[in-house]
Amino acid sequence: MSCRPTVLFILGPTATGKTALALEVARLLDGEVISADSRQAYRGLEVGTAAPTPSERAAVPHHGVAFLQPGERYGAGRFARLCRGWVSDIEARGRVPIIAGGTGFFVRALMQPVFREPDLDVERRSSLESCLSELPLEEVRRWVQRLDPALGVRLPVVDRQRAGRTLELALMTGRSLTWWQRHAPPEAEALRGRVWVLQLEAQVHRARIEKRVRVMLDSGWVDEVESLVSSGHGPDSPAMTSIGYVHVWRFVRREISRDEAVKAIVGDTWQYARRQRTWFRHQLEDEAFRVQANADTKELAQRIAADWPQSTAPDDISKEQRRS
RNA sequence: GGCGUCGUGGCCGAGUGGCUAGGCAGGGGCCUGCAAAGCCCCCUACUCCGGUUCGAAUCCGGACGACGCCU
Repeated sequence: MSCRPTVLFILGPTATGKTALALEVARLLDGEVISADSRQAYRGLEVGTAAPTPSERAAVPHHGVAFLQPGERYGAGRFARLCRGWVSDIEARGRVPIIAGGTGFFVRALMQPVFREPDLDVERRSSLESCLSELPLEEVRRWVQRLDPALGVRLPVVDRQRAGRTLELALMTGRSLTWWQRHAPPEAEALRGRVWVLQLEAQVHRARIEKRVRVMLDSGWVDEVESLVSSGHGPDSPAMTSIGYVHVWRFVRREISRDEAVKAIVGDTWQYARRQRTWFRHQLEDEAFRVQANADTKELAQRIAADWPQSTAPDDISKEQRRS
């Protein structure tokens, strides 16, 4: 309807302070927070994924946090669909949707939507997946060539995961991935917004990660892992494939020391953070405001809030909007 | 002081006359619904000095260093 941004994005790699910042901005703008994070979505992983705490969630409404059973499938598509719903609900309440998270790919699904994937039979899908995982890579390459020649040319190397997607779609829908990409319309309109990306100098970032890992271990991560394991979550569940969980479990079983666990977790987290740093460096097409994350959170929040178009509107108008 | 063993890239670690092992860490990058995932690229080293050889990280001698044992 208007050209003002509809949502506020607060993005950036892990441990740059998105959660705290989003919370603060939400307070200032009377907003609600949507988490664009593939792991904070799971119930029972709150400590190890540094999800907003219950008291933070009580202070400001949050969406997309701790609402999935560990074991459920969560992907960019599902996130995007849910997220659009949350956004329109929040707007209907006259409040500001603040999307905060580090899963860049999820955010892209919002900003550059893709064709709507047809419903694929879950059983067939998983049997196809296990079948593919046994195939030699050369064989996989040959299948890709045959079922989606155009893609075969586009992909410099065939990796199992992407090839799997290609073959899955081709075999189950009768159309190649390339066909879907070229001919099927995007499933939704692109979500526009003001984009803020938090950045941190590498050394500072690393130190922050290390500190946070220790804090998480002191704040109940061990209990969290124990209860996940005791409720039957194996090493393959999304719960246990999240960064750090396996190391914490090894620490619990006294296979490694606490220091070794910290070291391993910090290492894994850093690997992840590096990929995110690269992603946010190049993959965001919209013009994004890049800010140093080591500034004071309140100040930063004020700056972000002040930039929000709505906040420049006279007070009585925004109040009126809220009432109607 | 004597004898022995050993000295390989930031770390670990194979090689034993010609053919850039590999792993980890580090860095750069890719990304069209598995993304805390998956994948690609870079980092071309042999303690030093002589010698043998067409050619030495690899063989010989010496120096230095480390470790071990002996005195």
